[in-house]
Amino acid sequence: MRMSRLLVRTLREAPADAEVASHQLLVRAGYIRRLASGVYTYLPLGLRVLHRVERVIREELDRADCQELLLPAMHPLELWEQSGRAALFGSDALPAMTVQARGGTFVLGPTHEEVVTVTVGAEVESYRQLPLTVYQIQVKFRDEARPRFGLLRTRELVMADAYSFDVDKEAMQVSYRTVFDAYLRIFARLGLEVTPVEAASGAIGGDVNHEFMVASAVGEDHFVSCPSCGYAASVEAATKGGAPTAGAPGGGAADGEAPMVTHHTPDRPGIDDVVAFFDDRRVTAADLLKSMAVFDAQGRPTLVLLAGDREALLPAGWRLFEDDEFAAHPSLVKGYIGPAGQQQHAIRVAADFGVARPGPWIVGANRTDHHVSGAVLDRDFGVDEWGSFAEVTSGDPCPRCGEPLELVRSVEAAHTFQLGYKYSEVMPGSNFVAEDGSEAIFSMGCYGMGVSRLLAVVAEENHDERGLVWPAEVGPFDVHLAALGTGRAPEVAAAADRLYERLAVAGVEVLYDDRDVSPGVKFADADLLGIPVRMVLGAKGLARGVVEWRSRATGEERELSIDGVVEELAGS
RNA sequence: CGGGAAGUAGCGCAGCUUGGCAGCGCGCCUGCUUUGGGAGCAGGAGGUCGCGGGUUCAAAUCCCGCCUUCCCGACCA
Repeated sequence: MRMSRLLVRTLREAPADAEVASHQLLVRAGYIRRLASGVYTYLPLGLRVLHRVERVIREELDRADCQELLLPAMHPLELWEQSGRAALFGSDALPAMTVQARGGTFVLGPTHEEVVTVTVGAEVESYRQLPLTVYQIQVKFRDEARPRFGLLRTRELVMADAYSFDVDKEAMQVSYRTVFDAYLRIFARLGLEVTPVEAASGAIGGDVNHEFMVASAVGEDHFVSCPSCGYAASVEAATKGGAPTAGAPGGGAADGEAPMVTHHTPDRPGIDDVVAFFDDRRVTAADLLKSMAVFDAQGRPTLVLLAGDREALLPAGWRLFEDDEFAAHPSLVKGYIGPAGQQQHAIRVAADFGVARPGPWIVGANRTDHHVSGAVLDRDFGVDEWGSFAEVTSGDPCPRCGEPLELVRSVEAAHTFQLGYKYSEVMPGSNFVAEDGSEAIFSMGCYGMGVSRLLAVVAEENHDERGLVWPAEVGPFDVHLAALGTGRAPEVAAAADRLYERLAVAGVEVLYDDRDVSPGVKFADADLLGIPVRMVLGAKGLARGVVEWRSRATGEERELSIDGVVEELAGS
C-alpha cells in the first residue's frame, strides 16, 4: 500500500475525549474514529489489525476442530421470550437494544446462545453428529451504561463466540477444555499474558466458568492471585483462607480488658453513620462489625459478621432478609443488629475469617438507636461457623496455601462457560436420539472473546511515548518502507518503487511511505503507526546498495543489501 | 442511575468574569526555498460559537430549558 493513497491522517495531539494511551494512540495514528459514544469506525489501518487478530482466532479455533458460521445479528424477540431472557432486557445484566421493523420486534443481538441453540438444534438429530463446536466472529450490540476507554468498552463490539454441543456433561467438559486450550494459544500468539480465573456467571448462567484476565493498568476488573501456589479467581468468586477451627481463633479477651459500653446513637444505622458518631475517638470502619441478617442455603436465619471496612460476598444460595422478614425475628433490629445473644434466639452466627482478630468491636446493640463498644469475641459473642464472607482484598490469606493474596487490576479478555442444559432445556429442537435410543438434550458450553477489545488491550500493552508497537502477529503491515528525499532525488524514488514491488511480490505486506514530506515527518509517523519493522531507503544508503532495517519494538538496527533484501528478510 | 467537568474551524485551545468586527497553534490549499527526526517565508481557504427559547439597540459572552461528550462511582457477558 502506498501511503500517499492510504486513508489515514495522523494527529499530533490526541482528541480531548481520549483518556488512556491505547485510545489516544489508536486515534492519533488514524486507526479508529469515534462516531458516537462507544461506537467506532475502523479506518483501513484499524481494520487490518482487526483482521490480523481474527486470523489468529480462526487458525486456532479451526485447529481445535471448531467450525465457523455466521449467525444473524438481529433476532426475533420471540426467541428471547422463549429462553426467558427477554425479561432481563434493559437491566444492567443484559442491556439489549430492540428495533421495530416489518415482521415485528427484533433484538440487536447482545449474545447468541438462543440463536445458536435453535440453529444447531434444527440440524442435529442424532448423537452421531456430536460433539460439535461452532463459532462466529460477529458484531454484537450492548446498551452499555458507560462506554469507556475507546475500544475497551463499547456499545457495538466485535466478538468471537464459540458454542459446544455434547451428548452429556462429561463430554461437554472435554469440549470445554479443548476450546479453553485454544483460547490460551490465541492469547499467547497475541503476546498477551493471560490468567484464567474462576468466576461468577452473571446473566449467561451455568456452573463452572472462567474469565481470561489480562493484567492491565486500565482494567476495570480485578482478580485475586496467589503468587505462592497459583490460586487465581475473580473478585466476585474469590474466597480467602483463615481460621477454620472452632473455638477462639485469635480472639478472646485479654486480662483486664474493658467491658462493653452502650452508646445512644440515634439515627445512625449505617457503618459510616456510626464512624461519624465516634468521630472524635479515632474510630474507623475497621473497628465496627458489619452484621447482616440473611438466610443461608438451607433457609436458616443466620447472622453474617464481617469487618465494617469490607464488602460482603455471600455464598451461593444465601440471601439477605427482606424488610418484612425482620418481624419474625425480633432479636434482629434492622440498622442496629449485633451478635450478642443471637444464638439464644435460634439465629446462627457465621463470621468472616477477618473477624477472628483480637481486640474489641463496635457492634449493634439489638436495640433501636443504640450501639455497643468493647464487644469481644468469645466473651461477648460466639460464632457457629467461620468462612469467607467478604470480598477478598490484597494481603488476605490464600484459601489454599495461606500465603498473602494479591489483587491484580485487569481487563476481562474472554469468558468461557459450562452452560450444561440451561438453554437446551428451554429452546425448542435441542433434543436428539442418544446412543441407547432414548431422547436426550444437548449439554452446552459457550466461549466469548472480545476481539475489538483485544485491539485496545494489545495497543495498551504495546506502546511507548512515540506511538504504537504492534507485535509481529497483529501489525497492520509487516514492513513500513520509508523513502527519503524522493522529491529531489528521483533515483531514490525509483529504487524504492522497485524495492516495494519486489517485497510485495514476495508476499511481504508493505506500507510504502512514498509521500514527498520531510524525513522527520516520515520517522515520526512510522513510530506512531507502530508497524513492527521500519525500512529506510535514502540517497546515502542507495549509493552503497543498502537499506536500513529497524525493529520498532527493540530499536535494533542493521543494514540489508537492497538486492538481497527479500532473502534476508525471510531469513531473519 | 448518582457526582463532577466540558461543548468556539479537521485536532488542541483562548475569548465569557465586565455584552460591541470570532481569534491563536497545529493541520489544509497555492508559490518559492528546504530535505536523515514533526522545516522557513509569502499568500489563502475554512465557523449554525452544541440546539431551542428569553433579556438587550446589540449575545460566543447574561438567563431558562434541552442535547451531546468525557471522568469518578454504581453496574457489567
